[in-house]
Amino acid sequence: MTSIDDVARASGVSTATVSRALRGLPNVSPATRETVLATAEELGYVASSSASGLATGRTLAMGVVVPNVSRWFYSTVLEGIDSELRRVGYDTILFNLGLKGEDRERVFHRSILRKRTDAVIALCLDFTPSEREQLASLGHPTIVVGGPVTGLRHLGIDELAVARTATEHLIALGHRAIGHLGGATEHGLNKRVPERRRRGYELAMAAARLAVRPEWEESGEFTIASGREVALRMLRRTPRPTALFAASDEMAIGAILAARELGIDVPGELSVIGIDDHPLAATFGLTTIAQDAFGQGCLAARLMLDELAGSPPHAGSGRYPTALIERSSTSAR
Amino acid sequence: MTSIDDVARASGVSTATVSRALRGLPNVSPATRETVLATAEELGYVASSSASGLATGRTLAMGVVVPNVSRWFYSTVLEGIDSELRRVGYDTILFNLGLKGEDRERVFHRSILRKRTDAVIALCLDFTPSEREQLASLGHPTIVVGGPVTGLRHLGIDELAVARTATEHLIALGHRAIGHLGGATEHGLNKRVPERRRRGYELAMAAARLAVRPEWEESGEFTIASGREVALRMLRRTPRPTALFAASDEMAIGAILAARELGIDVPGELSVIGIDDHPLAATFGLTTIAQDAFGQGCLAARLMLDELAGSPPHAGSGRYPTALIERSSTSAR
DNA sequence: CTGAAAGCGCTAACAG
DNA sequence: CTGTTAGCGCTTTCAG
Repeated sequence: MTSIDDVARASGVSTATVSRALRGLPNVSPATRETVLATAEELGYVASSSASGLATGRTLAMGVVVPNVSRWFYSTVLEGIDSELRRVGYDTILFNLGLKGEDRERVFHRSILRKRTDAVIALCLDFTPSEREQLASLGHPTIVVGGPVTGLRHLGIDELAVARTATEHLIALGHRAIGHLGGATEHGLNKRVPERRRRGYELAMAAARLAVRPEWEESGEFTIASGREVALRMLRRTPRPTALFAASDEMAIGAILAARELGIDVPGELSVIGIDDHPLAATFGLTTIAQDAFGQGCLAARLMLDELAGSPPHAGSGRYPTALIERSSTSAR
Repeated sequence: MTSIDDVARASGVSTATVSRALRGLPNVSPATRETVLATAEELGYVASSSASGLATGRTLAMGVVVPNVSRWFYSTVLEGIDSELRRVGYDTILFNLGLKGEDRERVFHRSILRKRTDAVIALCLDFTPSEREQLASLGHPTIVVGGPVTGLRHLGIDELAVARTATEHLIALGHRAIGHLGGATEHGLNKRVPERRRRGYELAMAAARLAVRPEWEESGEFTIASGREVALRMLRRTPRPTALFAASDEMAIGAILAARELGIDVPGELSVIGIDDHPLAATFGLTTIAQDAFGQGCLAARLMLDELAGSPPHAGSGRYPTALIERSSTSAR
């Protein structure tokens, strides 16, 4: 492998100059810089990240902790993060905890702390106190994207408000019998997200003096399959709600599928609203509250990068905007 | 940050001994090892990956190049890779090219070559000659998971055989009017996968002396939305096929949705078969040829790891097994 | 504007 | 079994 010395020798300057020239630092004459750049290119030289990492104390890598990478939200945030990092030459180191969470200890105790990353972004996880502490004591910038986590800075949408807006939309359409398809607590994910969405629903219902019927509240996983299953159960009961607020688009799509199977017309007999604006939402004509997962990833990365660059840490938690998108799954009662 | 010297000093031995003890190397007395382990733990010591990387020439990180992380196949293979790597303390460095491919140059020219990884796994990509060359000249183990790529070792299912099996299954059920929902060439993905699946279909049809009607062959993206759209178009034509082989489960699910919308009974009036065994396949009762993406990821990682450990490179390309799973979307004609 | 030299923290012979 | 001693390849003062 060609090293900085090779480049120095080949271009007739010192390694210090090569280093400066290649990194675009000042105090290098244009001529010299050009020569160095050219020979580096010619020799196919690439700096060793280990060596420069050792010398600078910077790894130029960001750790991203995810519960999994197969759900829309996580994969999309991850793509946002990576695109932002890539742009400035930072690498993304993935720490996939796995839904089962078996790898958690390994991740928290060894790898992240392996001083491999300059900062860490965690997606919507539910940390144990010890994990939280480990993260906090890492000594480098950290942020959680998604649900709020006690003791850690976070960035995300206003879960409560979003759920409320969704429910209020149904109410405004004249619905009074409104059910909720909520998220159950899944291991390793953030409990607070489904909780707050449910709470937002309840608040909106209470504010409109509408009864929340226990048999119209169901919990499942944030997936199409689970949404369908749970909706099937709820929609078979009599009386059934005329509208459904699902805690995620995937669940909402599941509900639409369930309704179709039961011969219930959407939105004629049942209005459905979700949260996310999942790529499939349009296909199903789903009305939803859109959240920009990719953008949230970009922003989180940006924040970490700025902080690493010396900006004072943005205190407190960031709120990311959302938008109601009306499609054909909701209609006036 | 506490360094190896701190641990050495605190436990009253040399740094060399600490290094040996911590890495589980021989030639350390049990007593010494225990002391060192204890003080390291107490001090919260974690070796600097930059330093050890520089000293050993090993980064303990694997590069994974993906076109995106939102499609089932990629995210699942990625999870497989990460789980295998995590187990042995290797890190996953993600290189997301982005569907648009704008980041490609950056990735290929800078980051991967940034000597940050010990090996590279690329998922089903379509490389330019120059990229292929860069990969090959990296000097470290490389493998492609998914479609075959000229000049690079690869691991994946037998695309041709799978497509053939799927088509033959429909033929065996008595279908003669069989359409194909194929994948179009999407930028940055591997062209050869949809091509081979189509070819397998054509071969199976030819072998059964069945006509392949151009109006029963459509191409789209490997997504539910696209599958639905394309199927809608095909199924509206008269005469329409009695069975459909879709190049992926997502397309197949799209076709099922399209059929439902058109009031065409599946499998009564239309049989549908896909490839993948996507998590949603069961929900839609989709008959499919299952491929184990997670397992392919694990295997690819294992191969790279073995090679890094000194095993002679497994020559040639690996074939991963598949299995026909019959559900309720196909029936005899 | 450029070069010399001292590390960054760890590993790997080589002695002992 | 353990310690000493060179580096690994780069960055960064500090001189010049």
